[in-house]
Amino acid sequence: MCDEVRVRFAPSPTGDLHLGNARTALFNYLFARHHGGKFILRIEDTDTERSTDEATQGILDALGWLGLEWDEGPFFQSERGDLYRTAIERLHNEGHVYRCFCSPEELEQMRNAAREAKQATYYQSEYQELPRDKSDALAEEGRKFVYRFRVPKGGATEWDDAIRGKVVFQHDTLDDFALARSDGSPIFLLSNAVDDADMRVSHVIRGEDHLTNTAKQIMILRALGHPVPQFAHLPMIFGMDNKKLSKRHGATFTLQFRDDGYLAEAMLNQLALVGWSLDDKTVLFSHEELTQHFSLERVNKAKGIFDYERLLWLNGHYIRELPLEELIRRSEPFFQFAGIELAGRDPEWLRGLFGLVQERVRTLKELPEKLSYFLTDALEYEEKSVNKFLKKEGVAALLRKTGEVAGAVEAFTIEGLEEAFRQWVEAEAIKFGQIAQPLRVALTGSDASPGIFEVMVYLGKERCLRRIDAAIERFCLV
RNA sequence: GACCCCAUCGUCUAGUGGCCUAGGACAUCGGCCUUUCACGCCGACAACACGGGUUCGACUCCCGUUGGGGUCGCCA
Repeated sequence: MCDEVRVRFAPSPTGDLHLGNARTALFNYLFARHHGGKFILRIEDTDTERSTDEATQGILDALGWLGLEWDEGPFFQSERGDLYRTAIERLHNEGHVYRCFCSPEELEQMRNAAREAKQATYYQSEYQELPRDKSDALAEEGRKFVYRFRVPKGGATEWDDAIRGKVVFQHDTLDDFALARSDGSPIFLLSNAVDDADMRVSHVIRGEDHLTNTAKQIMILRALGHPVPQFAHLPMIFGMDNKKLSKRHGATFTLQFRDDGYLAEAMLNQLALVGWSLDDKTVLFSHEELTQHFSLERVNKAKGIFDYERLLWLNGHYIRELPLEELIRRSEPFFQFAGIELAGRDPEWLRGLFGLVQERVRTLKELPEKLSYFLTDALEYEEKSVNKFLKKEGVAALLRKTGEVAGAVEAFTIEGLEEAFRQWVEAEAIKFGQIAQPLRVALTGSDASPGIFEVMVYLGKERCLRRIDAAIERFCLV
């Protein structure tokens, strides 16, 4: 037995990667990296009814986006049937498992009766003590059956959870559970435990919803004579209303965040902070810092809520940190979606443009709208801004003069424009704000934009003058 | 209903018996900066669920209550 850290992420491919699962994957990954161990990816597709290839691909894509590279796998349980069949046979031969010939209806009845009688367990049948030869005979008759694990009478199963401490389940509160379906295919409880043993998993880090499964899986592992891994149960993630995370709260699928303009850096940082923290003040963590500092000891026990507001703030932070080239590269798909082509533009000019709005956006998705008036001449005027700054007495004259001043500037640079406008403002004793806002609306269509001189420079003299004239003609009172 | 888990500002959290008149961050609200919007900076608001113990001393330990959550499938 070696001390190598081996962890696995074992999603079932029945849908997109949920935030909670993404966090589980992240913690497993970080734990492996921190300890120089192995991160294994295992696809639990034993439920052929619900598993799909698209879901598997989606999970792989999501992990790829987050940069959670696995060292082994992906392994598919659907291809490992022999392993589970062998395990079942052994358990059956050794008496840990028996055939249960109950019909779904009978089981349902037992459950209802137990609930009514306020019993902890419901399963009780003649098959529990049916001699093997009788059981074999029934099977040969073709009677449908499932294999059930015989939970020992009396006693308890306990383990020392890395996050929760000692957890104990009394055996008389547990029902004999099914390990294989009537078609012979293995059920999660079995395949999961068998694979963990086969893959020599040292630490099982998973969601708290698996707590009761753990007692059962430890029993399986012991019956099979396998070592029991260290278990660590992560707290759940909820939405702001303390309910299970659902569409109502916003995006809940990992890839949705990518498509909404979030950076993997921000997502990783945010996910790490739900249930884990380093100290009393650090909130910003790079991928490297996360692997450097992560430890199970600092994982929280209490449920967490996914704070979309903080994710937004983190995303803005990481966008501001991005080199301009990188920012342009990553936002390209969003421009394409908006019907704006970036290819072929002057790189220098483009960098300047992005520099103008880098600290004004919180998602990549906002970039096209914030930059559209530079990249297209089909200007969209905000009605509110137009009414407030253009449809006013005297604005026409002011804008006309603005056009003259701007048009007379030889060096169309920030400094040149600043100087020209300063002189005008001083000569006429007016406030610059009176000029700036109407001009801003005329040039950008909005009353919020980067510095007005920057806007003018990146627009160029020609377009500035044209837009000023267009605004006067279209909106200003005569 | 049975079993299991959990409980510090609105949210994420620090806190492992005295360092706590409970710290940080997001959000919110003020202010500064300023040609608008952001960014940045400064400040304010705001929490130990409740009740018993243990102790010279409890946010920290124990018990109970309440509240929340999870599981109880031939799903994972």
